[in-house]
Amino acid sequence: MSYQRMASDSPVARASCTQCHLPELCLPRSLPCGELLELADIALVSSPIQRGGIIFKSNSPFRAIYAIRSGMVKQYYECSDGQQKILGFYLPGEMLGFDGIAKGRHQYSAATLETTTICELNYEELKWVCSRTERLDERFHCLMSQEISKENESLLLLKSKTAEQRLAIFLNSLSCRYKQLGYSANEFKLSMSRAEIGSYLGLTIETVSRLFSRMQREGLIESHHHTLRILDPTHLHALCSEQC
Amino acid sequence: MSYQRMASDSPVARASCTQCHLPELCLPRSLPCGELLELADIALVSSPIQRGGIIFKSNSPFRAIYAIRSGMVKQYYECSDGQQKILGFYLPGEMLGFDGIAKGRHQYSAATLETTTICELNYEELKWVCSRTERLDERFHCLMSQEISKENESLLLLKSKTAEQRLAIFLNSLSCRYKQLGYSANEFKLSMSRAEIGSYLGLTIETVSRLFSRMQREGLIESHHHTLRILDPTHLHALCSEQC
DNA sequence: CGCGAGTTTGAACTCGCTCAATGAATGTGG
DNA sequence: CCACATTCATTGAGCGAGTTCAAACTCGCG
Repeated sequence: MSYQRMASDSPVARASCTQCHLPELCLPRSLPCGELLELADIALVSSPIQRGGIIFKSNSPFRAIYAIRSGMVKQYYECSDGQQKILGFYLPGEMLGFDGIAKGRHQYSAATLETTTICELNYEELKWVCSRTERLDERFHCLMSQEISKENESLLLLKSKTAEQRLAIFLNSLSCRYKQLGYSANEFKLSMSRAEIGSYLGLTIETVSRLFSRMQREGLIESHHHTLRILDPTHLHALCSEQC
Repeated sequence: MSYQRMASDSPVARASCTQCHLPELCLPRSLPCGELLELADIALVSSPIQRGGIIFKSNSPFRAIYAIRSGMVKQYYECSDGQQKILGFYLPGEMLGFDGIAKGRHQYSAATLETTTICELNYEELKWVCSRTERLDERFHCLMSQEISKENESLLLLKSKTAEQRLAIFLNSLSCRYKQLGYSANEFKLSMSRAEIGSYLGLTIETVSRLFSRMQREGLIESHHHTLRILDPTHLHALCSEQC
C-alpha cells in the first residue's frame, strides 16, 4: 500500500453543512439553521483522498477534529517495528481526533481505507463557535462521550467475547452503521483487509480468515473478495448477544 | 460485600476547591482564582462513603460528573448473570461519569473500593459555568480527551500484551498515579481484589494469583494481603515496555 | 506469463483457562 | 473465646481456543 501526501495538503473548500446529507449524524445534529451556518463557516472540506492517504500522524501537533464525509478511515497505533494496531474504523458522519486535545498532539495515526472526503474543524475555531453556541458545545460533549462509550464497548468485547462473537459483533456494527447511512444493511463492501480486521478485534489474520470460511460454510454470510452479504441476520444477532 | 445506600443520599456540603489539595490534578487545574470560586460553588462534597457504596448505577439518569477526592472507585459493567466486568479504577483527582452525557443515562455502574469522598458536579450547572469560563470548558474537553486516550491504551494492552505485561503495566500505572498524589510510588495498598484486577486486565483470578506469586518469587514485588511493595522498579518498567 | 500481496488451509504448539482441592483471613453466633 | 461458615487467595493438573509456522492458492498487475 502506498501512502499519499498528507490530507492537510489537499485542496480544501468551505463546507456547506446545510447542503450535506449527513448533518443528522455529524456534529451539527439538531442545530438550528443559524448556528449551522456558523459551523459551516469553519468547516473545511477536503478534496477526495485516495486509499492510503494519511489524515494525521501520531505525535503531530493537534490542530483539528475531523468528520468523515464519505469513504472510510482507520485510526491506528504504530509500533516501533512498523506494525499497525487498529483502534477503530470511521464511517461517514463519524468524527475522530478527540484524543489529541489533552496533550496537544495526536496520540495515534489515521489513514483512509478507500477514497474519502473529510471535513476539517479547526479546534481553536470550533471552541470559539462552541463558546457562543450552547447547543453546539453540548453536541461536542455528546460526541466525545459517545467515543468513550464506544471504547468501553470495545474493552468489554476484548475481555470476554470469543473470536466468533467478536467478528459477529464487528460485522453487525458495520451493518447497523451502513443502514443508518441509508445503505443496505446486508450487503456492503469491507474496505479493510483481514489483517486490519484481526488487529482491530485482537485476533490473527488466520483466525479471521478461518471464521469467515466457517460462517460462510454455515450459511451465515457470503463473502467474496471485499464484498460481504449477510444471509442470516437473525443468527448473526444471536451470536452477538450470546451470554456475557 | 454489602452495599451501602446510594452516595447521592449522602449528606453533602459545598466544596471549597480553593482549599482542596487536589486542584492541580482535578478539573480546576490552572484555573484562575475567581473561576475556581465559581466552580467551587457548584461542587458538592459527599461525606465519606464506606467500601461497597454505589456512586451511580448503570442505566440510572445521568445528572452529574464525579471527581474522587479521597479513596478509590471502580467503574464496571454488570452482566445479566450478576458478574461484574471492571472498566476502570479511579483515584483522587480523577473524574468519571463522562460516558453518561451522550445518552442521558449512566452506561455503567460505579462503586467505592474503600472509604471514599467524592465531589459531585451537576452537569447542567457545570455546562453553565463552562459556557462563561473558557478555561474551564477547555479543561473539561481535556479531561474527556484524556479518558479517551486512557481507554485507547487499555485497548492496546488487551490486544497485544501477555498476562505478565498486563499486570506489570497495571502495577506501574498505580505506582505512577500514587506518586503523583504525593504517596509512595513503591509501597501502596491494593484496594481491589484479585478478581477485580483480573476482570480489569482480561484475565482470570487464578492467572493473576499465579503472576503475583511468580513476581514475588522472582524478587520483583512483595505482596501480602492487600499491601504491595515494588522491590525492583527497573525490572517492572522493563516488563511494561517489552516489544510491541 | 510470472511476480507479489493478500488470503486460505493445515498441523502442531502454547498461553491462559477450567476444574478442583487446599489454605488463609474474616466474620458470626453460641 | 472458639467452632463454623463464608469469602478470597493459592496451587496443581489437564485442556482447548487461538496462535504460530508453513505451504498452497487467488487475483490483480506489470
